[in-house]
Parts: sequence; C-alpha cells; structure tokens
Amino acid sequence: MNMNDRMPDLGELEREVMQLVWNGGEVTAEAIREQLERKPKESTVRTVLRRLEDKGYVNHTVSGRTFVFHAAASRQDVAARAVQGIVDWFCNGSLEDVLVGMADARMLDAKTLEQLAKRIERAKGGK
Amino acid sequence: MNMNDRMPDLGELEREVMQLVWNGGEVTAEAIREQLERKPKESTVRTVLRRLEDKGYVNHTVSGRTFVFHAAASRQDVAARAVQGIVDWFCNGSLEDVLVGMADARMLDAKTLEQLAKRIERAKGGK
DNA sequence: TTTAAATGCTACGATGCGTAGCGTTATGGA
DNA sequence: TCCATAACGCTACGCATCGTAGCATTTAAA
Repeated sequence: MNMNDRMPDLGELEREVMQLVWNGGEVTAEAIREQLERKPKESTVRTVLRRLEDKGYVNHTVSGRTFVFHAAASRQDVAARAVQGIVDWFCNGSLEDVLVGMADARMLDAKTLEQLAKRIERAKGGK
Repeated sequence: MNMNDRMPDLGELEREVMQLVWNGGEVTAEAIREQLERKPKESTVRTVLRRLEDKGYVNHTVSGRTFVFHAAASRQDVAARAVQGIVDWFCNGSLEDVLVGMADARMLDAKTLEQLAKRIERAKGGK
C-alpha cells in the first residue's frame, strides 16, 4: 500500500554503487571506490554497501578476509518493480495507461510496442 | 543526470494529496483535508499544497479569498516521466529492456502489448 | 607476536517531509 | 464603519534518510 515498498529507495550514491555492482558482477568495496568519481573514503563505500545489503539490493560472500558483493536482484528486476510501483500509485495499477501516456509524450510508439510484443512472444515460445 | 530530476520526489502524504487533486479537478485545501483519512490540521494541508506548488505539481487560482488548486501536469504525464526516469537510471534509457523485464516477471504479456499497440495506432490515426 | 589490511560500530550534519502553531490579512455581516 | 472570523504566510520542530567518515576491533601474514 505504500509506494516505498516497491520504489527503489536509493540515494544518489547508493544508485551509483548499484550500477557498479551490476556492471562488475563481483566487486569489492575497494574496487567500487576506485570507480567512483568523487573518491569517497573507503569506510563511506562500506557503509553504503552495508545499507544496500540491509535493503536487500546486494549480497556478499567472503573471499579470504575480503567481502565480495553481488547484486541480489537484476537491474531489470529492480527497474520492473519500480515501474510497477509507479503504475500502482499514479495510475491505479494500469500499466496500459502509463504506456499510453508515454506514447502520447512521444517516448514510445506503436511500432516499438509491436516489435516488443513479437520479441516477447518469441522469447516465450523459445522457452 | 540525476534520477531525482525526473522521479516524483513526493512523500506519502504529498502523493495522497496529488491523487485527490487529480481526482477532484479543482479543489480547495479544506476539500482535500476532508477527504484525508488522517485528518491533519488545515495548516498541514496548506503546507503540503504549497510544497507541491513549489515542486511544480500544482497551480492555484484565487476564488474570492480561497485558493483553488489544479494539477499542473496530468497523472499520466507524471507517471510517464517517472517511468522514463527509472528507465534512464537503471537501464541506460532502454524502455524495451524494462518492458521485457516486466514481461519476464509476468507483469505484462505479449497480448496486452499488441492490443496496446493497436490502440495507440488507432488513437494516432483518429487524431 | 607484531602489523597492516579489512571489517564493525557509531555518529554527525544536511535535507526532506509530516506536522502544526501563530501572526496577518481581508471579507462579509452588524 | 468596524469587528469577527475565515483564509493565508511564515516559521519551526522532530524524525528518517543519506553522504560522510572516524575509531575500535579482528585476523591473516610475516
């Protein structure tokens, strides 16, 4: 019933870190730190990672004495849930309404939708 | 570049109020207050409305000495922008990726997409 | 055992949001 | 005309989140 149950409740840095986790597959706090433009202290990165783990976005395994982080959910999955959350909140659960809105705003056209439908059909059939 | 530029940065109560504004078309602070389950003080409602106006979600006109609020953007428009924001941030701008993800998660099926495409085609043709 | 790398814990300041009080203004009735 | 009261403007407080980081603790390796 609360949008925040589904919306990604991530701050700016938290999202940046998630991108790196998704891109890297398996990453250490130090590896992430190196890729961040703002070069935060390592303890900052670890705090963010810990919070992401609390929120269920990442897992970690231990290699030697180093934590290796993995995404707990795929990027698409998180995005899909986020979209669903928006749809629920703003359009009474009608994804169609939202897509129509996006089509109106020229963010999406009928041709793309059709191709997409075919692609999904194929994917389903192939599976 | 920042997700928050497009994501609806609304709190729980703010979103509830927006729903009422969208539903009501033209509403006063008092009318909104009456419809809220938690019955906040009127000044609370006005503060929320003022913040929504600051954020560009609502406008107001003056009728007598009473403010009448209107949605500045349609519900669908806000939802569409929100979805676009998510897509940009999580999937490098590929709405297709997100929709495929939603299809995988059984939130959306190919049939719905096709019907939707036809509907959009018709809407475009009729216009 | 000593040391340095890696983690655990705690905290602080800024910001956002729900909440509301209080002062100000202006409109309608006496 | 004057006052009561409805409606608004402004300010603030408390809590949660997030970026940030320091300091203590642990443990693998020399």
